Amino acid sequence: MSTIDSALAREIKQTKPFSSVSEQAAIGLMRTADVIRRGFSAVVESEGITVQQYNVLRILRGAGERGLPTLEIADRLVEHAPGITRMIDRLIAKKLVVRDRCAEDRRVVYCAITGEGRKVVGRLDDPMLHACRAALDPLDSVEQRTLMATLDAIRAGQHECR
Amino acid sequence: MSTIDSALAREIKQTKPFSSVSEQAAIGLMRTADVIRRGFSAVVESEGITVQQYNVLRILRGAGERGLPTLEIADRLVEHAPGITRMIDRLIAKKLVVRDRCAEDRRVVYCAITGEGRKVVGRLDDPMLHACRAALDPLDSVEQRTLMATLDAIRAGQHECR
DNA sequence: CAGATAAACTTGACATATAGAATATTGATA
DNA sequence: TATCAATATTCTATATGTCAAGTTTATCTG
Repeated sequence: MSTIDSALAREIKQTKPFSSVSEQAAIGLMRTADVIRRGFSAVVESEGITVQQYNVLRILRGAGERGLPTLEIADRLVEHAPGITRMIDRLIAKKLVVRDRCAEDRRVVYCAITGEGRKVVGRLDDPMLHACRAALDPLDSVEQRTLMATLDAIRAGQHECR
Repeated sequence: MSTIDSALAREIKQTKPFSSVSEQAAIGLMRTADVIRRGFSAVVESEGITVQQYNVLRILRGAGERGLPTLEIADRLVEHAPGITRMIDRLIAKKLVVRDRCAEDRRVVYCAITGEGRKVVGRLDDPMLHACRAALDPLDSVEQRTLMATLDAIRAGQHECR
């Protein structure tokens, strides 16, 4: 047992031991994600955007020329609608995204990435890829795939419960 | 390859494939952490606190009677000082924590959990444990331990780089 | 011992995040 | 046509994140 809880337990200097393996794993998951997010954050801030904004730009770059309806973006980010609206506002203020009301269904607003937006994401492609690799460098290829499968399984399980 | 990227790729409906396994794993890690955090958030909000506030209360409960210096808490949460000060402010407003200036070194302020704070955390113990178990339910015991070790390895690697 | 320096917070200012409720606006349907 | 549903935005409130500057108290140095 000692090797299992030593790293995490020492890291957060918890006096009481964790009461269960699931608890350790769940907390370790969030802490690890935070560490990685921090690293990504340092990368994208060189272009003056946040990780979430970067994710939106990536999604919009991956979408067609026309872009995507606002709520489609929210869905893909597992984000609530009011939040996405304001995030798009900020990206528009930075001229990285444009809004375009749909002619066929005028309730819908398409959000699309601009040329400048593409440039910003483009400049981040290499650094971000490098950051990903650096973060997962301690794992070999097999371990990385195992990790991915494990994470997929967890998320799939969550969906069922909902 | 198909089984590996199918879940995540479908989930975020990305048109372009991920350019690397590391990228998939890193993004999957953050998304999974978000999902779990959301679950935790739903649990702790029944007591009117956030996940971070819950973490602070847990840390203080695990500490001695006297509590901990403010910056000690910040260290353990990998949080910046100004943030922790204000978070403690909010916990004090809710009467879950008290501050106490140290007599030996009057620069230091000890923060300790109150009886009411203990009650709040206590009421969350079972639900949180249940949430952890539910989140990691898709994994068997061996997989959970493997996951923990993998996460530890990633975090250990990050520390070296810094 | 005086003065400089450092430690441990705290405060202020400002951008962003997050969640809920209410409000258009528009399309679809009975 | 009246009503309901879908799409998005606005409003409100709280919480975080960050940076810079200030406060109080210890410690160190000459």
